[in-house]
Amino acid sequence: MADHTPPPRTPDDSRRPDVSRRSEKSRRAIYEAALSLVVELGYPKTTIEGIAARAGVGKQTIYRWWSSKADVLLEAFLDLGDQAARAAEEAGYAGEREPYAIADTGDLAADLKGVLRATVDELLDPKYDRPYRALAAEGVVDEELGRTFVAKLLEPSLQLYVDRLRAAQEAGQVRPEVDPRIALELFVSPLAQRWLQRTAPISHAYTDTLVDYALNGLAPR
Amino acid sequence: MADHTPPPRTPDDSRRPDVSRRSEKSRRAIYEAALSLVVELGYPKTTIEGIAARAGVGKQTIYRWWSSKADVLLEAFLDLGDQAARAAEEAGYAGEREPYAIADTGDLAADLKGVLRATVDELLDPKYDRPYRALAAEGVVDEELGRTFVAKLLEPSLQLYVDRLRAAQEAGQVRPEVDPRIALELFVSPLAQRWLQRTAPISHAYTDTLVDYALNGLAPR
Amino acid sequence: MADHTPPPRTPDDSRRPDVSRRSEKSRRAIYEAALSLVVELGYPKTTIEGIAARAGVGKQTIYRWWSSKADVLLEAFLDLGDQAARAAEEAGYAGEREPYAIADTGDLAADLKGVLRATVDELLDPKYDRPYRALAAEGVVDEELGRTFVAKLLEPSLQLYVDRLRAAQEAGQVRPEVDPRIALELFVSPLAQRWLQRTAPISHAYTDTLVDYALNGLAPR
Amino acid sequence: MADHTPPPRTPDDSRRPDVSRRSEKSRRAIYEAALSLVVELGYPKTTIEGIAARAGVGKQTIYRWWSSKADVLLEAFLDLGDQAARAAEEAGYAGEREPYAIADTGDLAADLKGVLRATVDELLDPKYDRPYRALAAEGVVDEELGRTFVAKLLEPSLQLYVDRLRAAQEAGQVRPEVDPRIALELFVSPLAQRWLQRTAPISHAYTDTLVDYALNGLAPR
DNA sequence: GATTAATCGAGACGGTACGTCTAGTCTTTAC
DNA sequence: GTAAAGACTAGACGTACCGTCTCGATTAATC
Repeated sequence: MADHTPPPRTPDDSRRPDVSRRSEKSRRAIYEAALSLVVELGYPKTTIEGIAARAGVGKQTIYRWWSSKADVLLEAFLDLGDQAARAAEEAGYAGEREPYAIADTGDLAADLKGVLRATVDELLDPKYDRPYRALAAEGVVDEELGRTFVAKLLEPSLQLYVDRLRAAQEAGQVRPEVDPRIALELFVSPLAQRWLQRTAPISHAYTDTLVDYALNGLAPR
Repeated sequence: MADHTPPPRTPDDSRRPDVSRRSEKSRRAIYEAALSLVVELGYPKTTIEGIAARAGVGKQTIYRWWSSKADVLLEAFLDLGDQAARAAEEAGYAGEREPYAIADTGDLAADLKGVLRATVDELLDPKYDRPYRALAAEGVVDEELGRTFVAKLLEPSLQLYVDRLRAAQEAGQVRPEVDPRIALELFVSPLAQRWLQRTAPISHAYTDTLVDYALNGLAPR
Repeated sequence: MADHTPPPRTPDDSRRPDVSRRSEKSRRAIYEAALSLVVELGYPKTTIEGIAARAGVGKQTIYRWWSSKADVLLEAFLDLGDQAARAAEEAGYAGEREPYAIADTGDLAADLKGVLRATVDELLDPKYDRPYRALAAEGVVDEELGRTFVAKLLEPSLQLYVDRLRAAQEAGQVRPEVDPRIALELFVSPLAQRWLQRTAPISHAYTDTLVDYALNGLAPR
Repeated sequence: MADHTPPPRTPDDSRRPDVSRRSEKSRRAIYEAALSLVVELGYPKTTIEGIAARAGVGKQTIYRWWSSKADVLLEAFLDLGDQAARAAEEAGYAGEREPYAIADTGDLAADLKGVLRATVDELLDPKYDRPYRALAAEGVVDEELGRTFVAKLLEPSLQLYVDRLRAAQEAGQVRPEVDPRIALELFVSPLAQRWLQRTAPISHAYTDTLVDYALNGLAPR
C-alpha cells in the first residue's frame, strides 16, 4: 500500500502553509482524536471543535491543513492503513494487512474466497467499520470526497482482483472475452452493498457462495 | 406499491399529536419543499428551517410530525412513489412505474436486462438521484433510518427479482440449488455500487453485460 | 370598594362575544390559576398556556375575554379584593378589609400610622406582594395598563387619605393652604418606593417615622 | 460618577471568557443598539436577536458577556451616564451632568428645588425615560436586577441628598434627630412614584411644593 | 547562539441552524 | 354559540459549531 503522507507542497505555492514546519505531534494527535471520536460518537456528532479539543490543538491547526471534517477523517483512515502496513512489515511479516497482490495458488475460487473472507472479518470489526462507513456515507453525497475515497481506498484494492482475474484468464480458468473490471463486481459489490446498506448479514459462507455463483453462473451447464 | 401514508395512531397513544387534525395541505407542502430543496441545494445544505420557510409552515409543524430531516425526506420520497403509482393507475395504465412483477416473457436474460435498463434510466435522472442518494447516504450511517430505507424502498423491489428468478428456476433456466436472494445481487449490487460510490459509470451496455456474466458465469463452459 | 365584575357589554358591540353565555366557572378557574401561577413562578414565567392548562380551559377562552396576560392578572387581582370585601361583609364585619374611610379618632398622626401599618403588613404578605408587584411592574412599562392599574387600584385608596387630610384641615390640624393630594405622597410614596424598588426595608417603625416627619417637617420649629 | 466598565476578571475565574480579548467595538455597538431599540420599540419588543442584528454582532457575543436582556440594558444605561460624565469633564465643565455633590448655597430649600427641577427635566426627556423606565420595571419583578439597579444607579444619587441634608443639620437648618436617609424620601419618593406609576403629572412647581411641605411639615406651626 | 518568521494553542468573533417554547389564530367536535 | 382541545404560522429563545480572525508563546530554520 502506498504511503499516504501528504507530499511536500511546491515552494511556489505562496498561500499554503510551510509543510516543513508542520508539527508531527499535532498531526498524530488529530488523527487519533478524529478516529476515536468517530468510533465513540459516530460521524455526525464528531465536530472539528471536538477533534481540536481532544487533540489539544487549536482549531486553526486543523483548518490550516485540512479542508473539511471528511478530509481529516479520510487522511486519518489512510494513515491507519499505513500504520498497520508498517507494523506488519516491521514484524518481518511478508504478507501484510493489505497485500500488493492476491495469492495465486492456481485455484481461483479458493484464492478469491480467501480474500473475501478476510474482507468480511475487517468489515465486522467496529474499529474499521465506523470510520469506513462514515467516509463511504459522506462520499455518497459529497462527490469530490467520494472520488477521492474511491481513488485512494477502493480502487487500489479492486485492482488486485483485476490482476488475479487476468492471471486466471491467461491460465484458461476464466473466459477470455470477460472484462475483469466488471467480473470482480459480481462478488465484491454484493458484499459491499450488504455491508453498506445492511440489506442482509454478511459471513464467510455468504462470500463463498458468491464466488461459486459468479464463477459458474446461474444457468444450468 | 403500498400506500405509505402513516397509519392512524392508536387512541391510547396519549402524548402524540392528534393525527385526525393534521393539516394535509401542510404535509404536502413540506414534502414538496423538502424534495425541491434537496434537488437544488443537496442534502447537507437543506435545513429544516429552509423546508419550513419554503413550505410556508411553522418549524414546529415539522418537529411535531417528523423526528429528523432524514425522516421528512424519507416520507417525502415514499410519497413521491405513491403519487407516481396513483397517477399511473388513474391513467388506466396497466404497467405502472414500479410494477408488481417483472415481466416474464420466458426469456430470463431479456427480462432482467429490461428492468435493469429502466433502473439505470431512473438512477441517471437527477429528480430521483439527489434525494435517493441523500437517503442512502444517511442510511449508511444512521442504522435505524437505514433499516427503514431498506425495508420500505429497497426490499420490495428486490423481492420482484426473487419472484422472477424462482419462476425461471421452475422453468429450468436457473439451477435449482441457487438461492435467488443471493443470485439477484450478482447483477443488482454492482449497479448499486457503481451508482452509490461512483466507482465507474453506469449504462445499458453495462447492465446487459452484468446479466450475461451472472447467468453464464465467468468460467469457461 | 366597587365590584370589579366587568360590566355587560352593549349588544350593538357585534364583534364581542355574548357575555350572557359566559361560563362563570371558567372565569373563576382562570383567576385562581393566574394568581397561583404568579405566586409560584413569578410573573414572567407565568404564561397564558400555563394558565389555560391549570384552569382546564382552552386558550381561546382566555383570548376571548381578555386582551393580555396583564389584563387577566389585573382582573384576577381586582376580583381577589372584591372577594375579600364580600367575605368581610358577610361575616357581619363593619370594618371590612379595605374600608371606605380611614378611621377618624381625632388624632391624625395615630390614624395615619394605623393605615400605613396595615399597608406594610399587606405588602409583606407574599400572597399580595407577588401579583401586585407584577402588575405594578407591567404598568410601569405598559402605559395603558398602568393607567388602569392606578385608576382602579391605587387612586381609590389614595382618595381615602385625601378625605382624612381634608377632615384634619377642617379640624385645624393641617395648614389650610396644603394640597392634600400632594401631602399624602409625603408618607405614601416613600413606602411605595421602598417596596417597589427595594431601596430599603419597610416596617411599622419606618412608616411611623414618615408620618412624624411629614406632619412636623424637617426644619426646626 | 464612577466608571462602570466591568472590572478585569480574576485569572482564577477559569470558565469565564477572556476579558482582555473582548471587542470594544462590539461592546459599543451593542450598547447603542440596545438603547435605540428600547427607545423605538419599548422594552418587551426589544429582543436579543434584534440587538445582535442591529449591532452587526453574533448572538453569542451578547450571551458571552451578559446574562440577560435586562443586564445588557443596565450596562448600556450605565455607560450612557459614564459617557455623559466624560463628555462634561472633557468640556472642562466643572459641574458635570450628575455632580458629585448637591450645591450648598446655604439655602437648603433652594438647593433641593434646583436638583429636583433638573431631575424632572431628565425624567421628561424620552431619551432617558424609556430605558430608565424599562430597567425600573424589570427591577420591580426581577429582584437581582432590581438590587443592582438600585445599588448602581439609584443609591449613589440618593447619597448626595444625604450629604446635603447632613450639612443642613450641622448648620441647624434641619432638626438634629432627623434621619437624612428617610428625610430625603419625603421629596424624592413622591416624584419617583408620580413618574414611575403615572399617578399624576410632574413639574417644577410640583417638586418645589414637595420641598416646602417636607421642610415645614403639614401641621400648623 | 541569536534572530526571525511561521506554526502553535487558545479562544473571541460574525454567523447559521438547531430544537424548544410561547404567542395569538384557526379549526374541529361536544354540549 | 360558547367551550375544550389542540394544530397551525410565526418567531424569539439559548446552545452548538461553523470557519475566520487575532493574540502571545513556542519552535525550527537561518544567520
